[in-house]
Amino acid sequence: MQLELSVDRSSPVPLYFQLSQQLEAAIEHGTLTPGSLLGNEIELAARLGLSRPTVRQAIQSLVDKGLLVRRRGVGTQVVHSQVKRPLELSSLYDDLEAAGQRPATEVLVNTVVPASAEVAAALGVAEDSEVHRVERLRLAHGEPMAHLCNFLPPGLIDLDTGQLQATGLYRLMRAGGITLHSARQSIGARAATPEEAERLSEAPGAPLLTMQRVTFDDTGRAVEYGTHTYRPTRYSFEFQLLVRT
Amino acid sequence: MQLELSVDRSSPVPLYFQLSQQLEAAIEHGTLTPGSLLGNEIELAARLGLSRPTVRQAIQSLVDKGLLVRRRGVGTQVVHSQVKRPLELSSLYDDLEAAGQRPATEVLVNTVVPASAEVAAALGVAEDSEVHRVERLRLAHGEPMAHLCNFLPPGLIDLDTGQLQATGLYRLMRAGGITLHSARQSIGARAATPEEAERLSEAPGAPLLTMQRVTFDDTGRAVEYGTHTYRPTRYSFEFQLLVRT
DNA sequence: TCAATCCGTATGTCCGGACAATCTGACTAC
DNA sequence: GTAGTCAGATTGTCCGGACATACGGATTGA
Repeated sequence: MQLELSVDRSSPVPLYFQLSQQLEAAIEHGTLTPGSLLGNEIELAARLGLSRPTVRQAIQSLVDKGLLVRRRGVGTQVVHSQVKRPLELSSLYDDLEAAGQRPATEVLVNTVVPASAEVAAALGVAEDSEVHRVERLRLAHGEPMAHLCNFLPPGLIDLDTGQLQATGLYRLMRAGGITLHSARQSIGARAATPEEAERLSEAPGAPLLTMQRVTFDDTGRAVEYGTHTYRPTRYSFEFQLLVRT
Repeated sequence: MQLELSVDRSSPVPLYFQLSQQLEAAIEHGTLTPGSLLGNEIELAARLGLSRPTVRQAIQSLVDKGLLVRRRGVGTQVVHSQVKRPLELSSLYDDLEAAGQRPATEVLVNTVVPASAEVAAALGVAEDSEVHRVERLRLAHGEPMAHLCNFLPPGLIDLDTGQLQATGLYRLMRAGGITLHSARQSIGARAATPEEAERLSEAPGAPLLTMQRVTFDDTGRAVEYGTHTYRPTRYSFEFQLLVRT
């Protein structure tokens, strides 16, 4: 069976991208079965009327995503796996929404405060300079799921409480023209203090999952620092890692 | 100031790789300061006697690593950041060793057992078929730090208890010719059961950090399934994420 | 029968060029 | 003075080709 592939040269979408998307869809859809060979690049290029570098670029992007494996002298084949999606810099809100959990947000605090030493260090601003402080309770199905405390440098975006309740922080930042690039995360656990327990409807001393994160944009600026606590009975971090080669 | 770059055409090391390594070293070393422009690709190629695609390939690999940012019409610049290294598929043993913690391992169990439904599903083998089971206690500075329970499909590598005590499982697998490729992880927290507490010198009910992981090799085969528990006072997961674009 | 060698095949690396898209900054027109 | 326009610079995309390198199987030799 031959895979149906075609490219539209009149489209502004790059040819290699058109191809990689079609291949990815075919893999996702099961048309390209795990372990099957993709056919050699030269012939594939000829069939599509493309050059080999263009085809290689398309294939390479899928190799980077972990969907394909190249073997010199053998060919390119579809990875076997239950592999889904590699770890992205995800937002809790999007994660919940994707899981069909109907997330809701209760904004507890939305104000401007002087930066503590810890916050100043994380965001790379002067101590006691003004930063935004946002504290939110994230609910799913009406049940509290996480307590989110975030700090943002001033002048980045305007934090409207209404918008914060309707969507996630990352989405607001992206909409504000910020290109998220990387983040430094730390995930741990500890026992809930009485206040934390109260907020999350847990018993004092119950285990909590904690996450701290500093997010950087594409210029390397810190754009957000957050301290989150999650109810481990309701949430865990799930992700797919790829080996850097 | 001009950056000193050169390539050795007689070396078997690919030219683009030589270049990317030199650039990475310059960034690491601070010779290329954050925010500085890299100079345009054409001129850089001419200076090195390389073609533009080769230079682009070198630059692209650093962009993928998050060290550089390209801007059309502007140029390529070094990212500002406190960015260190993106998340790798790391082994606890290597992590501890890199942190100077002198890890030690106590092998509690090293045997072959029939696969439970959970293990069979994770490894993609038949239920009740034989799998290796390894249970270890990981110590740092003589203090218990984590309890590691792993399952491996049969015939992959031979698990020598002595070797398991001297090094980490991932290192053994790599040494056994297995190319680790990706892993699916889940990180959560829960209260310690009396047995877990005993093993890790914690109080019953104390919070524990838990991690489950299925690791795949480059053909998509599952090569390891593990259930780990960590003492959150001694260990947390730290990593750097890059946004997939 | 088994091992070493050869060869076809496919990817890996590299070249030189062409044109398009986009950003910045300066110039111009209102 | 402000906004729109234009030009230069730089990366993005794409082409067609060349040779190197590694894998696997078939052939050959012991």
